[in-house]
Amino acid sequence: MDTVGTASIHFSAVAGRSSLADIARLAGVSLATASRAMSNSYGVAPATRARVLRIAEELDYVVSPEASRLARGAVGRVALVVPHVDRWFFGAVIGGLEAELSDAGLDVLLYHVGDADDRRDFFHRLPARRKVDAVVVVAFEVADAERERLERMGVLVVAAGGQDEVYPGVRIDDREAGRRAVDHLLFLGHRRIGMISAVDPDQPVAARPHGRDQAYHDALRDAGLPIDDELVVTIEWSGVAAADAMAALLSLRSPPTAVYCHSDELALGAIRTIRRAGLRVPEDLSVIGVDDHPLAELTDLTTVAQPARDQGVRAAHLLLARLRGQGSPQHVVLPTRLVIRRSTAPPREV
Amino acid sequence: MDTVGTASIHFSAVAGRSSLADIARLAGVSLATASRAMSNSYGVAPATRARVLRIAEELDYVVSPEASRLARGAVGRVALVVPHVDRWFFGAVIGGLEAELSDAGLDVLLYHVGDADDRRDFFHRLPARRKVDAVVVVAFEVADAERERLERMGVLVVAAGGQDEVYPGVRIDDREAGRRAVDHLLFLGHRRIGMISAVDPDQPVAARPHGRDQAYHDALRDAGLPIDDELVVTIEWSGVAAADAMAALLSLRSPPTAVYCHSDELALGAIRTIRRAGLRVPEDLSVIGVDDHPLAELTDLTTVAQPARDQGVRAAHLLLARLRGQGSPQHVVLPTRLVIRRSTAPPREV
DNA sequence: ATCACTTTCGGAAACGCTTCCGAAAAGAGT
DNA sequence: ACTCTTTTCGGAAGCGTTTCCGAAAGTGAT
Repeated sequence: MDTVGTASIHFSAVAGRSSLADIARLAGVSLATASRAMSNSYGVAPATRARVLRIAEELDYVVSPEASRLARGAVGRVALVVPHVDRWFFGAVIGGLEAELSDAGLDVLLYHVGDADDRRDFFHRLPARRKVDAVVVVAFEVADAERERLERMGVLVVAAGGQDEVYPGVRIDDREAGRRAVDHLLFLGHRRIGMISAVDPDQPVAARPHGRDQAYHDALRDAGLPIDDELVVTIEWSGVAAADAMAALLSLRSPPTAVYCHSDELALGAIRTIRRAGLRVPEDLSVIGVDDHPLAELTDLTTVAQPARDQGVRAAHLLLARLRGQGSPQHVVLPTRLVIRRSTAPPREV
Repeated sequence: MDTVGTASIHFSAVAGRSSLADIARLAGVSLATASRAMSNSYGVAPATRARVLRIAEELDYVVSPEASRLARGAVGRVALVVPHVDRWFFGAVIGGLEAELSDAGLDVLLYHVGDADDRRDFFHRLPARRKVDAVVVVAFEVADAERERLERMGVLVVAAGGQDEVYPGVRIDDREAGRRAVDHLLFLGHRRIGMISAVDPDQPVAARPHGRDQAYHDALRDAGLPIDDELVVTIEWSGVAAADAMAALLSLRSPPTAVYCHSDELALGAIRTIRRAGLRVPEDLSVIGVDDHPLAELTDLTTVAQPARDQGVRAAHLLLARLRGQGSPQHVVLPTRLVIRRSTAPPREV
């Protein structure tokens, strides 16, 4: 092999143009052995393996994933199904997932399902994409029909974020998170607390009462406070909607002295209208969010933090464990934590 | 539900368990014909096609992408290479890309390359993932070695966002964007303008002067103003770093009356320290960002908006066109736009 | 030397599809 | 009725791997 490598590199202008058969031939071994050498499997002499590997390297050879998967029976891909990609929380979860999964050598397919049409489309066409080893639904719930569809495909399903109860997965306790927020307000002495509650219009499954809503009711009840329906306004998940909601709250005969928002984004919207109304946060009105969005730190927003990226990585671990047939916990719920900054304070008139 | 389809459904518990051969047999046609029917190709009688399709539907059959691609020679996947997934801009670009690409029937592979290690890893292993039809690099520049690697693989490369000049792609004119920002400050009457400039430490290619930096110099020069090095502070891309930078700016003997930040996130960080110092925005100090992050609207931040998602969709279009062998523009640069909100105002002492 | 293993390796059969090529069938034109 | 086309379809050869199975060669003990 007189300097084979270099010569052959010129020969194959495009990497990956050669096949295992070429490698085998050049290495003077059979196809079977070449395959074994490439895949690190047992039963090939170290010297032989080295030779094959070297030739492969020189030729810039890489196994064809199609052929490999075809022969082996499909492994190595997982689909991420996400309702949003451009919101911090989802991005962070995806980030965590991607890191672990691709570390494990899996390919990560991304599917964005926004509205109902997307959903139908995804669940209809997923089989056509079959041979994903698993799908992870990030922060959304799958409807029964969809669930059945997944079932039929026989793929592993894992949930990351969100409040899905039926698939194994990792999440936070929304009720606990909400509770921390409202309790903080209560602790400061607030007695008239508003809530800006958000629902995702594209996630029709939200029939089940949201944990962050329940938390509000629980907390007020436990504090022996009446709950005034005027004080809670439900909107779509958007900061500007929250700004409007806040306006409504401010126009009440007896406005709240504090508002609990389902997310930081909402809280920021609320703060905008408060400030525009000439009031000050937290002196005149306290605002608390949930999430600990990176910008919460920059805007001095008090919030209850949830580990976003971590939900992704933990979900990946769980997925990996199950893929390997190892046992793994059914649900892992990650802790939340109150982060006090400068958007909450005791009410004025105490 | 005890009708037609159900019988066969019970038969194949797991969708996708049957092969084209089964379908062909059941439909009483050859494998070849079945294949043609499934792939909508020309040359099969409508009745035959319908029959095949019906059987396939009943059996929940879907073609195996591996086998299909193997036989046909790999098509249908594109890799997205992103330096961040959890920042708004990147998420938005990815969103746009995903939407168009998956509409076009392509699978979208996601690769996060954070630090230098990731990069090396990605470019080293990409060939192992070969048979992506294209890779789109979102908002980052590829080094020469990497470029050569891509070259060798013979895949189409497209850039989305970022300032890459060598690959076809879509972006904004950073210099123009920055110029709009600084000019706005100038227009308001500011003469002492600070800049908080950010670099991404993980993107070592940033040797080339950044457009948003140049804009600052250009604008000041054109306005006949001296440029005072004290007034520009360069940091890593992070809001809290920007907060610190702002602190430095405030402690100057002669602090700026306005600061231009390379991004909204930075601007928010700057605003935090201004407020904590007991100063008011925009009364005491004007702040302007770049991006039009969704939260900029909520925080009343003046900024110059760039279309984020759109860069993704346009890049996808460009990619698609090239994949189809159609000509397409080499570079498309999208417009930016000044969005005046409430973080900028004329300087106090004018 | 012989025997019983253990390693190392090659042949060949899948894996599930696409597609070239040619044959049979069905229309068209005269 | 008889060619000449056009349509529809089947046979079969790949596509590039993996892996089962058995053969050959090497190892150590007897």
